[in-house]
Amino acid sequence: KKPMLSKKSKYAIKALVCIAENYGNAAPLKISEISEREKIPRKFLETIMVELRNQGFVHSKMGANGGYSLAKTPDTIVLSQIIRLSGGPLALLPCASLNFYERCEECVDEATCSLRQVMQEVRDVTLQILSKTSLADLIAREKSLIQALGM
Amino acid sequence: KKPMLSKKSKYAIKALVCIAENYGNAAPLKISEISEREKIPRKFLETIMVELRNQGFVHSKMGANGGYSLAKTPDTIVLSQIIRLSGGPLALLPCASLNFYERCEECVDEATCSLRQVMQEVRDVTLQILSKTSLADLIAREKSLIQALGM
DNA sequence: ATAGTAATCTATTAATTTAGTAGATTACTA
DNA sequence: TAGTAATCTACTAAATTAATAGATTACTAT
Repeated sequence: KKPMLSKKSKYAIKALVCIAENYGNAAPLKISEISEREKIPRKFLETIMVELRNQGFVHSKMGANGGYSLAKTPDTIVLSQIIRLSGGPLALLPCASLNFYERCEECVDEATCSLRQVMQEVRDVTLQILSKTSLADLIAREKSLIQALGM
Repeated sequence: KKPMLSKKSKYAIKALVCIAENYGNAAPLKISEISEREKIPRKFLETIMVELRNQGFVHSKMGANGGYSLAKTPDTIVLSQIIRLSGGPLALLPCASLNFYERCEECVDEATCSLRQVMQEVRDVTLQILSKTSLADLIAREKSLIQALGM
């Protein structure tokens, strides 16, 4: 049905992986290039890229031979960062979120809410995985998957 | 901002905990009782309860002295079940979901998608926690939290 | 300098999902 | 048989997400 990660977050990750793959190249990567490769709606991607730039993930260059390039090394950009900054909380409930915390209006006493406790555990393990996985990791894994399948 | 777990799922869990706390009592629990205790909008809760009944979580009884009672023992109803049946996928992406699987239209080759692999790992650890936590566990934890805080 | 290219800005719109409501009806108990 | 409590059918509202349109600005190569 409805995924827990928005398309925006997913597109942001995919776009950044693309740009990370281009890391080291002199020429930056164009939006049109990314849009085609990842089948992301062009105009939508534009708005996402602007945000990624404002958040310091990428540098942009206008005009001919312009495009986007990674602002940091691929091993320093991790999934939890991208997801959070593209608007998604990782916790299942706001009351269990570190960065998007919000009190449950109806909760009588948050400190003794066992559901919250469980959701915090879930958040912790989720965060552990997503904050240790960098763009570089994703690219490396992709390669090893291709190898493993003999392609 | 927007929690990953819908209010519906959250309300369903809270309502079931209420009913589980009443487990063993002869008299079933009324919707009005649950609605007040957990501050869940009455009419909304009604629709949720009907689903929970259809899914076999609770038994209902109409008329005076009617209400809801748990259909199974509190230790056999786990969070992952409740969340799934109240419509929520647990995976961050549909392509990483066991019960709500959906292929990414844009993905060239799912088998070599490293993002999917990571999301599957997240799903696994999430599921591990949520499928070992039962209503009985939630109630027990609540008690021990209250004790620990000296209330 | 200027034509073409590519990002940017401002503003809207469309689609989907989630949350919640209204009112009549049926089943049960005292 | 009156009162209670769940049920059914059918909406409506609000919020979020996804996406689009069109004009503008910055840069490069010729």
